[in-house]
Amino acid sequence: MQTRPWIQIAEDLRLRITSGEYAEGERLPSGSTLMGEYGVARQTIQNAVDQLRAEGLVSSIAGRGWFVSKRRPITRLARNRLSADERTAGRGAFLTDAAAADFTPTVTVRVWKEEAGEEVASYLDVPSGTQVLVRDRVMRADGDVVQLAASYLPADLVQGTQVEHVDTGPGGTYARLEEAGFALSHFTEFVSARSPRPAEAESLRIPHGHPVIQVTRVAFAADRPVEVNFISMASDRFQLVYQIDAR
Amino acid sequence: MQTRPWIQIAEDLRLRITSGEYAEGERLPSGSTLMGEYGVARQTIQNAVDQLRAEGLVSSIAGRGWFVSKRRPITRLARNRLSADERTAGRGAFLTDAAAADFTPTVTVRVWKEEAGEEVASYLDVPSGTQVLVRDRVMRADGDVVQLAASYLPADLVQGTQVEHVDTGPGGTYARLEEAGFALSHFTEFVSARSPRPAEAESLRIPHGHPVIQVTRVAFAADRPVEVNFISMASDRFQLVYQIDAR
DNA sequence: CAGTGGTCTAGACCACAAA
DNA sequence: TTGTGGTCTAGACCACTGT
Repeated sequence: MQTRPWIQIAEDLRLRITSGEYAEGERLPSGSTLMGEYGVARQTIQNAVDQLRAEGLVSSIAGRGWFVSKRRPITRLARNRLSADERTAGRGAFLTDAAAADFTPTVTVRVWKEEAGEEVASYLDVPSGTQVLVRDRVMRADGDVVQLAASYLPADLVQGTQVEHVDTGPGGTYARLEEAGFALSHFTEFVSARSPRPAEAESLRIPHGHPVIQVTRVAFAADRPVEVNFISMASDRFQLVYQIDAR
Repeated sequence: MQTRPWIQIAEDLRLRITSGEYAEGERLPSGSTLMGEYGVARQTIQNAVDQLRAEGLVSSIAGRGWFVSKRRPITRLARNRLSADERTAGRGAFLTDAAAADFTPTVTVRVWKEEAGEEVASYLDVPSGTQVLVRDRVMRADGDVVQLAASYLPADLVQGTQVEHVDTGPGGTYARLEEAGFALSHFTEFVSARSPRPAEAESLRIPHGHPVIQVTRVAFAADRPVEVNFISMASDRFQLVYQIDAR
C-alpha cells in the first residue's frame, strides 16, 4: 500500500467504531496508547483522529479524551415554507424554522449601505457599483449562533421603507417588499458547501474540518431580482429539505 | 492574540491574495521563504496553506508550488428537472444534467439485493431487514468521477421489471416504476454536506479539506416512498439549484 | 541536480480535567 | 499532580518538477 499511515490508522479506527468495538459516547484509547499500538508518532495519530472528527465520527474534549460522537438530532429546514401564507403570518423564514424545530430564536441585525460588488451585482442584475442596502444578520438558537445571513437589496427599491430599519416589522423584509408593490413571484436557491474560515468556524461553533452549508437565495418580483441573501450554517446540525412535484 | 500562529498566517496570506498581491494562477512564495518571513517551522506554514486549500483559495502542485486558485466554472444542477417531461424524454436525472451542463456522461452500474439497514428502512417506511434492490452507480463526466449514487428500492416492488437489470432502458428507473403502476407524485430532497473519507475524496478527485454535497432523494408514488437515493458530489464543482414558487 | 510540497518523527510546551 | 488533547519546532525523508 502506498496510502499514508494516518489514512490507514483512520480507516482502522473507523472500522473499530462502526463495528461496535467502541460504542456511542465511549472514550477511544488515549493518544499515547494509540502511539504504542500503531508504532507511530503523536502527530500521525492526531492526523488520523482529525480525519474522523471531520467525518463527524469522533469528537474531542481537551483534557479528557476522544469520544465516539453521539448521533445529534439534525434540524431539518423546510425550504418550501417561503409561501405567502407563512409570510403574511407575520414571521420571517428563520422564525418559521424556529417554530417548526422548537428552539428559541434570536436575531441580531446590522444595516448599512454600500456599493454592490461583482457577485452581488450579478445576482441582482444591476451594474456593479450600484448602491445596495445590506442587512447583515446573526441568528441564534437558544443563544448559540446557528446561521449567518447577509441580504442585499437595490437601495432605490427600499428607499423610505421599513426595510431600511433594523426592525422590519411583522412578516419581515418580504412583507415590506410586497407592500411596496413588489409582489414576490418565486425564489431561486443555489445550494453549495465549503470549508469555513477559522473565525467563521468559531462563531458557528463548527468542529474542526466540518463544512458549512452555503445557500444563496434570490427573491424575484415578476421575474426581477429584488434581493439576494447569502446564508451560512453548520452542516452537522442542519439539513435542507426541498419538495419537488413530479407533475 | 490567543489565536494560533497558523490561523494568523492563513489570515495574512488570505488578505494578500484577496487584495490582489498575488493574482489568479500566480505562485505563492515557497515554503522555505514563508518559514523565513513568518519565523515559524515548516509544519506551521503547511497548516496555514492547508486551511487556504480547504477554502478553495489555493491549490498545490507537488514539486512546483502553491498557486492562487483560478475560479473554476461551477456546474449548476437544476433539481426541479425531475418533472414528467424530462422523464418521458428518455433521460435520467444525471443525463439531463449532463445535457444542460454540456459534458459527456458515463454511468457504471452495479446491482444487487440486500436487507435494508436502519436508515434505508426509515426512508422507505418499511421494517428494518426488508429485502431491497440496490443500484450502485458511479457517474463520470468526460471520464472523471463526479457523482456517486446508491438507490434502494423495495425488492418486491420491482420484481421482474427492468429495474433489476443494469440497463433500465429509456427513461431510467423512474420511467419503469411508472410503467409498473407507481405513478410518481413528488420527490423530497434532503441536502447536507460532510467531509469525505480519504478513499471517497480520491475517487471524486476532491482537494484535501473540501466537503462533499450529500443529497438524499426520496421518490414518492401516491405518498408511498418507492425509492431512496443517496448522492454524493464534489462541492467545488457543483451547485444545486432549486426554484420555489412564492404562490 | 537543486528546489518544491507532503509527511513522519521525537521532543517540547500549553491549557484543561480529574483525582 | 498526572494524564489528556492540541500545537509548534527542528530535522529528516520521499516523490515530484524543471534545469
